[in-house]
Amino acid sequence: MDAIFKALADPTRRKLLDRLFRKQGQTLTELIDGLDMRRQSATKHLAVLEEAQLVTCQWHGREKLHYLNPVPIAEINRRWLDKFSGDRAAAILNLRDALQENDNE
Amino acid sequence: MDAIFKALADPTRRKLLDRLFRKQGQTLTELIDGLDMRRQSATKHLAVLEEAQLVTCQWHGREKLHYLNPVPIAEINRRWLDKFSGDRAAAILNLRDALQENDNE
DNA sequence: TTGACATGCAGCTAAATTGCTGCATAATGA
DNA sequence: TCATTATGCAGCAATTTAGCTGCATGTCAA
Repeated sequence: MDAIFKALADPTRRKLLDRLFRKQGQTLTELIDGLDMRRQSATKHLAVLEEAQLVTCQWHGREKLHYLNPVPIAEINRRWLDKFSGDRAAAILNLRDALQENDNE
Repeated sequence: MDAIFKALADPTRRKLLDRLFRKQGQTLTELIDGLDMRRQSATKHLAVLEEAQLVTCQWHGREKLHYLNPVPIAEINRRWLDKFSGDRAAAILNLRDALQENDNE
């Protein structure tokens, strides 16, 4: 549990998750393409995400393919959102979207 | 956004959220009752949670009452869970619950 | 008014974290 | 075989963070 939140605490790791969310099964070099960061840094970040089981990996020859695992994310909701407050929060977010106030990050 | 994840990264802050989830509207001294921590530390933690808007406060005389705000939590799901993977993850978690494997934290 | 209580604010130290450089390993393809 | 490519591992400097102590502020109640 602690590993999940620690992993999500860093903006670079969240950006890597965003990239995996858009396209699964990317290699390390593919993931950092266009990012202002050395390969070795990303390796450390991906190791953190992997340990938290937010990212699952699969070797193909010398290539390591990365996949986003949705389960840990789903666990977060269940901890602090009961059905009623969860529905209310979702409604608020839908309203916010409708008002175009989607200024993320 | 960054503030939310940074706030959730610390186990002490998550414990404070757990306590607020169980009982809303607690004061500072009520919140730290039974915890092995000085009052001043908890003040800093609550300030972090407050800045991330995970906790909302309300003054009543000299007492500061704390409330859990579910909206930022709901935002996390929307970022990395599309409808299909979210449903699948929820199903996995329900299955896990049914198998009694709820060893949190 | 005055003592007790709830809380805030400043500053210190120890520990953790980030991103880097440098080098090693292993697989692919000409 | 051998150069190239994909990745891992070790270690370093700078920054951030957690929890503490000490003191200040403001409210309540006798």
